[in-house]
Amino acid sequence: MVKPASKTRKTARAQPGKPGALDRLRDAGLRPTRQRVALAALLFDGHPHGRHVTAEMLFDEARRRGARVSLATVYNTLHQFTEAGLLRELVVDPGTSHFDTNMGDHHHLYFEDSGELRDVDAGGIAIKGLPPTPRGTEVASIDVIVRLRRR
Amino acid sequence: MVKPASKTRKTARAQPGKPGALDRLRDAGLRPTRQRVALAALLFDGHPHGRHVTAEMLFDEARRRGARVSLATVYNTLHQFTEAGLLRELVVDPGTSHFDTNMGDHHHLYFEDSGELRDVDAGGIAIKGLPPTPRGTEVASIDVIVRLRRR
DNA sequence: TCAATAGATTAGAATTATTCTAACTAAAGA
DNA sequence: TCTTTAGTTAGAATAATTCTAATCTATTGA
Repeated sequence: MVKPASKTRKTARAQPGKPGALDRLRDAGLRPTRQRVALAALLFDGHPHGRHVTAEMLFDEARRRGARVSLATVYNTLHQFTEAGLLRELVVDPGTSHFDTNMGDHHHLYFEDSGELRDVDAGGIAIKGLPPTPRGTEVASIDVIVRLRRR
Repeated sequence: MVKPASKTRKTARAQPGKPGALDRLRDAGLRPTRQRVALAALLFDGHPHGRHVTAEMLFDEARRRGARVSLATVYNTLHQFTEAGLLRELVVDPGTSHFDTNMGDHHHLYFEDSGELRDVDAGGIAIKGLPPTPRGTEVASIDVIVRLRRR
């Protein structure tokens, strides 16, 4: 028997070759619950260049698509995904955390007027002259944020 | 008549050659109210290398010294000082803003375990390979945060 | 197959961080 | 001095996030 194509598609299809939301969750050791699958699909499917969201943004988006999730669960899930290495938490803006689906080595442009956040690949960027890492510590990460304003 | 030396000193004395809290406020066009003078003294006097505070930290410190200030006023004042160019707001930690009295060009080391924040002079640091500034915008600032963890 | 158990997950409630605004205060002008 | 105006303060309100009790799900054993 052939599986019929679903009539209505609520989520964008995963990129060919990329794991779908379900596989991502399984690989990360997280139970693929209804809520997580819905959020993972919104975050990862159909966004080949990555995306930046706040908890509130993702919550609104999920609601608009008809997913039944609470805001608290969105927060919990974003943190679980971050711990699992699926997301990176960004702090650019006092008062809200942003989460970035791009896990590659990169930095950020932040447009202060609009709040837009854009990735800059770290490939071409070199930071010279940083002091040696203090004794007993290691570098967890280096964040570079270029803040832009309208001229 | 000669003004007698005060018996009890509640605040550290300003550095010789550096303006005291009162003058700083006047220069910035802010009324030197009781609350502001107390907070400015805590922030600037006796800290030649600058300091990093959160609103809560400064509030507690002010209270311990017997200053009558509300937490809301501490927040208001920190923002007024920031707008006046006396402070710089830092966002390193999701959930709290830090304010830095060092207005020179510098970056930060952030010790994730302890929450300590340390300045790194920008003098010796060069960032190469950043993309050109997008049309219609200018660089407001570049923040570099090196996040360190215990090894 | 089904029930019992343990552990994971969810979301309402609680907490924390911050902002807003009505009341107060100080400065400036008459 | 009195009045007016603008700046300032802090209690109350809001926004962002976390906590935890209740719920759900997977697993195990009968």
